[in-house]
Amino acid sequence: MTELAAKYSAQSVEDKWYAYWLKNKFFHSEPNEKEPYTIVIPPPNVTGILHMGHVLNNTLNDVLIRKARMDGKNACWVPGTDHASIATESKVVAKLKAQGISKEDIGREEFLRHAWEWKEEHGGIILQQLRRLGCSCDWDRTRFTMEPALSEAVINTFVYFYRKGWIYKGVRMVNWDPEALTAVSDDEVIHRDTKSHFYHLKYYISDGNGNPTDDYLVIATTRPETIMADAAICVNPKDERHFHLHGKKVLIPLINREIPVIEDDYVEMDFGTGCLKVTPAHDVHDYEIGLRHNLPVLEIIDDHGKLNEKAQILVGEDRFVARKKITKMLEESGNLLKVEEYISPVGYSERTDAVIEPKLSAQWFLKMDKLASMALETVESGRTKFIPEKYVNTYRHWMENARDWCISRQLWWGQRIPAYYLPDGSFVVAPSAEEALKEAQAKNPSIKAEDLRQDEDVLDTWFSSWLWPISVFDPQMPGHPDHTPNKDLQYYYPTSDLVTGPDIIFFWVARMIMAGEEFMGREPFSNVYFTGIVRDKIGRKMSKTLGNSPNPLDLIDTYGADAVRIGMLLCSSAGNDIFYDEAQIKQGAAFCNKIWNSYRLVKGFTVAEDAVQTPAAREAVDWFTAKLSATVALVEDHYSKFRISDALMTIYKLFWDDYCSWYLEAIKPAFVDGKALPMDKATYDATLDFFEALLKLIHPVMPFITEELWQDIVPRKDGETIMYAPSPKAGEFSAKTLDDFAFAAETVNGVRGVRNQRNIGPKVQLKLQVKAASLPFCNIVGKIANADIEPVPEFTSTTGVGFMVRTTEMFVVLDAAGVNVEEEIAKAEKDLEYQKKFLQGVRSKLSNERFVANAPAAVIENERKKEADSLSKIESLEAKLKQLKNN
RNA sequence: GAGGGCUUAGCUCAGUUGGUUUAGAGCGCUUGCUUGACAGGCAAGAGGUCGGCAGUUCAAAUCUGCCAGUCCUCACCA
Repeated sequence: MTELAAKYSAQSVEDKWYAYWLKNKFFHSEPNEKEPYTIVIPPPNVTGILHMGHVLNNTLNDVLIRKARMDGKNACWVPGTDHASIATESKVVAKLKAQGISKEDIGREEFLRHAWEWKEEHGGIILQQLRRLGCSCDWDRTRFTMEPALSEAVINTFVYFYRKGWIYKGVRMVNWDPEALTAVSDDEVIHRDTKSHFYHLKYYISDGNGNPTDDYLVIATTRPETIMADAAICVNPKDERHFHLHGKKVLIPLINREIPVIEDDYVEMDFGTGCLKVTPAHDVHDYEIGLRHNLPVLEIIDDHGKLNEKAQILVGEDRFVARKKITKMLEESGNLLKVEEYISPVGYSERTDAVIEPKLSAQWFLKMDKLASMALETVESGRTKFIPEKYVNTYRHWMENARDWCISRQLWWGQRIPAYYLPDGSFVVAPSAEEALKEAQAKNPSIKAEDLRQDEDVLDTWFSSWLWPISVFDPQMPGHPDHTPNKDLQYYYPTSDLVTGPDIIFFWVARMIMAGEEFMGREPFSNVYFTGIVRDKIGRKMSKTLGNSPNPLDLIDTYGADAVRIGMLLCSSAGNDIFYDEAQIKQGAAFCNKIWNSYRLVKGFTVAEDAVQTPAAREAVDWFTAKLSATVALVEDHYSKFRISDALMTIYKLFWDDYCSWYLEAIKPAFVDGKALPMDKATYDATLDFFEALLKLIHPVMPFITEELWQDIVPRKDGETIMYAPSPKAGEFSAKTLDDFAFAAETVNGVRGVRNQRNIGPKVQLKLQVKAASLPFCNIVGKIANADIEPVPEFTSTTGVGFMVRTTEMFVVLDAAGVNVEEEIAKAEKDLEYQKKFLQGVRSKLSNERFVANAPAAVIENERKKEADSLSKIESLEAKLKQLKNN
């Protein structure tokens, strides 16, 4: 780099260094004698594309991994993707549909061939995009949840839990998505208040022979199309209004089927009419009532949400069409008493937005009780820490109320359940068809391979991703707790930190903890850092439909990856939602430019062997040495507590304010005859050392620009990188040095204030009298404030502007013309008034006996110092006023 | 309905077991600077009775209770 442009342009720099890092395999990790630092990526959907949430999450991951690397640890970040069965399958189905193909037509094998094709074509784009962001993943370790080895792990896990007796097949009410034709978990159902109607229907009481009497009861329902499936009418046993109904039978309207009136506490007396129609096949609660009362279950809605022949009427109609039609029929038959407008919560499928149909279905379940209590202990004991801690509450609530996990999905894209049915309807569970056959033959020796039929369903995607921290290292481990972990697993497990969103605490985090405890006997990670959700400026979730989500790659093109990274992180504290604003990225870009230009300045310095270090430069080097140490210590503290944005802001200010605005200004050589004087070598070397330390500090967040400049400070050999440069360490430093400098800086600010107030340009040299024996860092003050510093016992001039730094009086000497006495008096009076009030406050505290008796000595001491300082200020203000008024 | 979180400057947030906090930062805003690295810059400045009320304490942004607003999770009332 010979010429440096006045503006930093990221494009030319980023691709170059990423290629260099890859070429040198800097991201790759193998077990060695060093301490491991491990992160497994939250695997994005294989068909996903990068959005702002990924940017936030992966930048955080990369910051942690790069920091660990520079701290001397063996850092390993394992990347990969998730097969995401529902999301991927629905994309493939949509693609085939566009070609006029339905998945049922082509069958399982053919469909899967299309799906794999799609995966090869579109899959893993997101991993390429992560490279643009600068993520230092160990790409040689890239995994996919449905690659053969990991699928095998999933199957083994299933067999393991089945043999343990924790997996069972059960008929359960599931949330059926009639569009995706699959059961979805409770967690994938979104309840939304929806406008509907409350239909009040008359059910005539039967005379006992299936004929209606004149007497009737009224039920209120939102789903009149399900009356044909009614199994009973239920009333509260305490409800006096319905005592006369006990033991009676009523007739279902239109079809006149007789059903009993039963009594159950479940029915609220003051809701609706107090009479509930019980439809066990199509409502969760009704199903449970049905179980209690041994009611028959009659399913009248098919998988597509259409009425079947058991409904007797409206057969083949869609449930919503049927609702309209039956309303009319009920009206005509005189059974419809009234219709009310009604808003009720309705469940929608997260994927297809179809209204969920409660449906009885044979599903596979994994018992949660033991796993959940184990996983709760992991977090409550602190073996895994949550950041922020508040999510422990959420976690506990879930773990204590965990229901058995429905692990089967009616999909094809995923690991197929290894259950094989015999012709007699019984089944065996085995890791392969061959073993299944053996087991089946043990039951019945005449069974042949072609007699066995494998379960059609696949496993929930989370049933593979919960193994992720184990299976990425050793896929043989899950399902085989007796297996000796391979070298990788032994070395990298448990992983160090996990960065993810709080929305998947239960889906993923909790289940990984369960699997970790079950198969490894310990937690899968030490810390879980929860990010917030990235929202737009006005707080809306980012979504495709709203179009409020910027494309991260466009942002990277415009501002550079470093700018995007630091822009996202500066405003994101753990667990809080991020309100994204492009202004933050611009701030990041401005910071890149600032770093770039500070380097241009430093690079432009010339050095002369015989040049002598100026006193200001000497002071500046001493001060910045201390400042750097103090800041490194602070940054380390922030990192250790996962206060990432605080750590970054601290470095940001160190670079911009302390290094650029103070340090560089203090050492900048003077100009003589339009040329900068050369600098002494000691200052120059120190300046470069500081710059390098700053680059290293900020490198984890801004990897590209720091590599670019680090490579230029001195010529580096091929294979050298800032990535492995050791993090700056905090040395000893004197707090007094820092405090003295702060005092000096306040002095400079005071002079600047006078300049501003009086409109005196920075090039006008001023004279500053200081009522003290000496002024710390007076050469820096003199240089930056452009003033002659004169320590004096008493001010010698009567014209000028005074100010105070803490308790020291200072005076900028001006000629009379530059001074507005009235203004000075007004200002002094205002200060005086404030000080007197302040003193009063302090004194009332000190005169409070109970305060003096109870407060710790240090606090009292501090109050006394405040009192003394205030008194001294009042004294000098009064003197000043007197003098001003006398003139 | 049950549980939990949040509420501090115009915006986004710190404030680390109550006491150097006379409440801070970044951005934004106002004013002045074409200062030999940077106008993506430099300097100065304005902005808050810490959501409200009550309590505990010598001392409350910080602890407790109630209220209001807001968000999330779980369950969903036929």
